[in-house]
Amino acid sequence: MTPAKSRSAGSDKLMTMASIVKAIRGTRDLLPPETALWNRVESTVRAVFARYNFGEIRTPVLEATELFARGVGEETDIVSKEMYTWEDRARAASEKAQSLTLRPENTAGVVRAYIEHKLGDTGQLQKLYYIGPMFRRERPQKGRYRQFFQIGAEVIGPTSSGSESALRDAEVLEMLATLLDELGIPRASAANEYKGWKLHLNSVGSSTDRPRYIAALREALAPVKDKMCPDNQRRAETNPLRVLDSKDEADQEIINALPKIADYLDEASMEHFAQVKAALDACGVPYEVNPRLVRGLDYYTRTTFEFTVDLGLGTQNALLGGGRYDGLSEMLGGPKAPGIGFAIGEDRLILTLQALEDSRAVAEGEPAAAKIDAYIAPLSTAQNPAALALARSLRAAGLEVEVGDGSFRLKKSFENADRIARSIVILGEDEVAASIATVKQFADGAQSKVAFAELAAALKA
RNA sequence: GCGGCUAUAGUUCAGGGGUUAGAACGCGGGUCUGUGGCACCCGAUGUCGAGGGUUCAAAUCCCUCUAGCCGCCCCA
Repeated sequence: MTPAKSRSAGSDKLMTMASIVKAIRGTRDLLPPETALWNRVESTVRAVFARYNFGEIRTPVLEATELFARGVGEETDIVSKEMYTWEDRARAASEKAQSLTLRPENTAGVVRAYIEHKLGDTGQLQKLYYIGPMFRRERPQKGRYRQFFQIGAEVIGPTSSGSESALRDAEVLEMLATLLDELGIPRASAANEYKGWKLHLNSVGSSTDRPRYIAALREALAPVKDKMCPDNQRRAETNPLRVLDSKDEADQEIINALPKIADYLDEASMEHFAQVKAALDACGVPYEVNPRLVRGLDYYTRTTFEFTVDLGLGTQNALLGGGRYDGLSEMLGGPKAPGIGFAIGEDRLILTLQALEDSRAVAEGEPAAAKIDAYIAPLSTAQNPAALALARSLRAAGLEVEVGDGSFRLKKSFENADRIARSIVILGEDEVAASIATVKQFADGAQSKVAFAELAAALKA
């Protein structure tokens, strides 16, 4: 430490030290131990998805801007004001300047890959999942970041592969219910004051139903829209569907009197929706039909859904959302390839699990953190090499091991060890000479001498 | 993009114009030289978010910026 701690010493430091570089707004570092939870979530996801025969797809984070303009929709908020987009200048005469975008979602990217690799020509139904970062330039708040992670899956293929079947919609929804169950998120019920997940389901109709409905909605809104709040007046013009999920109290009466999408579904769409519900009933997946559930992306047709949860997310209570997109492939210049998919907000899923863990900790007291198998404490630096070598052999045997340092006082080694490990392995001059370690178990305080050769087995017990 | 609240030690937070900025936990040392957890004692914590202004004097009051949180918008 510098002896002088005066103000001038501080400003000297100021002059020589560059200002620190910080993570940019809306992005964040994930650190241990939190990352352990992320890994747990991701391995549960991979295990569950694998049981449903999904395979992983990894697409670039960077795509042509046009992909989202055509796929997600030029007029959506995501595309019109939230994308990170820039011109990639041409570097050679032969190269064309191109507008690039950091992906704000990944369904368009997956469908682009489906088309580009002619996956439809296999004739097989494609079941693909992804886990990765997405980017949207929004005002950050709890559960909403500029770089955020989505876990998503898509079922897509030619009609002959069964991609249009209601069975697929139900399978995807049932898989999501299973995933949330396995992650330990309760289902909303009276018993837990509806603090759990809830599936909201709707059908927005086919690509011909939807325009008919929107026209009817516009017509119904025209005479009444002046009585609504400014936001809804604007929506009535730009995107009448959005009026439906307005929370404005005063407007609810008007909204409830608007035409219902269900009355504008053609027979095929109605039958499809009925089949989805029947299959969910057969699987015991609870849902609530919400005729006012509309989604913000242009590509959705027929089945749309959202899972909400009343835990730890504040106002961002949508945990995941998705739906069917029977015309997306064609919008992107591909063959007819109906599909259905979803995206889970992984950050929100983590927040939910943390909130759940917190309330459990309050109810049941802090659970003991998982401890590693052993902490090796060399008594002086002379034993450091032997300590590291011993750790190597224990780790090779599959044990989780931390090594202290010979410069630590034994008291400190004990404190460190007790905090993180089930046993401490003491290595002094005598132990190294005889290849026999002194082992103490913290659970019962039992201490014994164990030959190095038997140590791994003894520590496992 | 709009509005509100907040920013002090590694962490959680007190202090709201006046010597040298505090507590708890954590960290380092000691009582205790190869046996910890408890207790007691000592110690270091820090550009008081950044920049500017008011004042004899600013962590404290004012302005701007940045970031976080809460709402709106929107979505995952």
